[in-house]
Amino acid sequence: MARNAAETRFESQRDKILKAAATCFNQKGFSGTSLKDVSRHLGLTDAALYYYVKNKEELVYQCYLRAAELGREAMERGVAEGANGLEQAYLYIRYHVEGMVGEDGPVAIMSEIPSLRHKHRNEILDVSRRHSAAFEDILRRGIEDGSITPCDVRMTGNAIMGSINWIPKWYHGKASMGREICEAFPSILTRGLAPAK
Amino acid sequence: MARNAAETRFESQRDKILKAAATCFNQKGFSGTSLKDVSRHLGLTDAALYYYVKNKEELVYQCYLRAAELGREAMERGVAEGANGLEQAYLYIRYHVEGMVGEDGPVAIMSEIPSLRHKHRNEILDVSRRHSAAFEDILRRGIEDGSITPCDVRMTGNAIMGSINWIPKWYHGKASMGREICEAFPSILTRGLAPAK
DNA sequence: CAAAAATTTTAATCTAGATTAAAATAATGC
DNA sequence: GCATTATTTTAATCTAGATTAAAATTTTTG
Repeated sequence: MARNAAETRFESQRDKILKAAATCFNQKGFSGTSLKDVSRHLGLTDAALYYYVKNKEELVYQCYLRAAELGREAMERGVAEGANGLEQAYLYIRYHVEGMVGEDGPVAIMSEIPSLRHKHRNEILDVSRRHSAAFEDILRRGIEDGSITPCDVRMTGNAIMGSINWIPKWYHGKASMGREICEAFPSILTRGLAPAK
Repeated sequence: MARNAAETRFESQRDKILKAAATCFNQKGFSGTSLKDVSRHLGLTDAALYYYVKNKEELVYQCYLRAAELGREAMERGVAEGANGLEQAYLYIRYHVEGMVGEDGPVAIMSEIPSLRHKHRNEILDVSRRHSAAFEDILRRGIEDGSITPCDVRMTGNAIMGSINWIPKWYHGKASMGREICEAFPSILTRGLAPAK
């Protein structure tokens, strides 16, 4: 049976589609990109996409899930490997950014959640909130263990997430800049967290 | 002649329209918001908007111009009033954020520049680049005068701008949170700039 | 290689939403 | 209050783009 091989092929093609879609969505938004835009990236016809996703909304939804998963994994690794709050924050940011500009990217900016269907919207909002909450937990942990200076965790979280979320708006795949981002962002975003000596 | 009174009324209505449009665009993107969405915010019909702008593209363009102007003014004031680079950065951020969450807001996120017509796109890109460049100048000035620790100015600028640009995505007009943002953001975003003592 | 399954395309349909012109209503100056 | 100008609505038109079904093509398997 071709089941296994077919699935591999299917999955790989689907993944390419999600990446192409993410690229388009980041550039022109959900409603602004036509399925033709996405399919053109792959040398396909717009109708072909329907073999992989039920409809356009499903396509964004999948993109957002993919993006969320990348963030979640980065967070998990950061928390597991960091010895204190500050280190966890640093590592999370580093892993997340590396994922975004590396092989797994581009990742869709979750900027049009309101365009999702009720059910999907709630699901993504939920994942999104959990992600923010997890980062705020890191900050609180850091404040407690003394590695992070006391601050408004909600606002600090929003500020850092905003920086990260915005990256795909100005980074367009140039490898050298990708390296620069990975190099600079983790320290830029955490330098302000450490207590003044 | 009613010219003057009429202009006042016209301008004021037009301004309301731009704010309503900004709200909608920030939520669902350029193509995702219909003119009906915008007009509904004002108790008008979609057709009425055409009395104020030539077409939908013109509407976003005006929103973006308005947003750019707010940022430009904040930058100008910050540079004029700050005694050194760090202070200028702090003040710019403060003024910009205050503008965004205050009376002059909401301000449109310039997230769909590619949807603009050639001419408008270039114009907005230009303004946008100048804004970034001006902020990088502040950073360089600060590094030179010793108020800011040496850093990758391009990336640091991107990080800080990203934070600011993302605000309208999660801030939805709640006054108390507006105050919290003004309170927290300027210091959060500049704390990492000062040299370690 | 031939049959079956997987993938893609062609060719329609269908709809939301932008745009416009003409008519209706409201505001203003005299 | 009347005439003029400003503003808004009603009622069409027009188009891009999502979606679908059927046909064509490619890939896989035995």
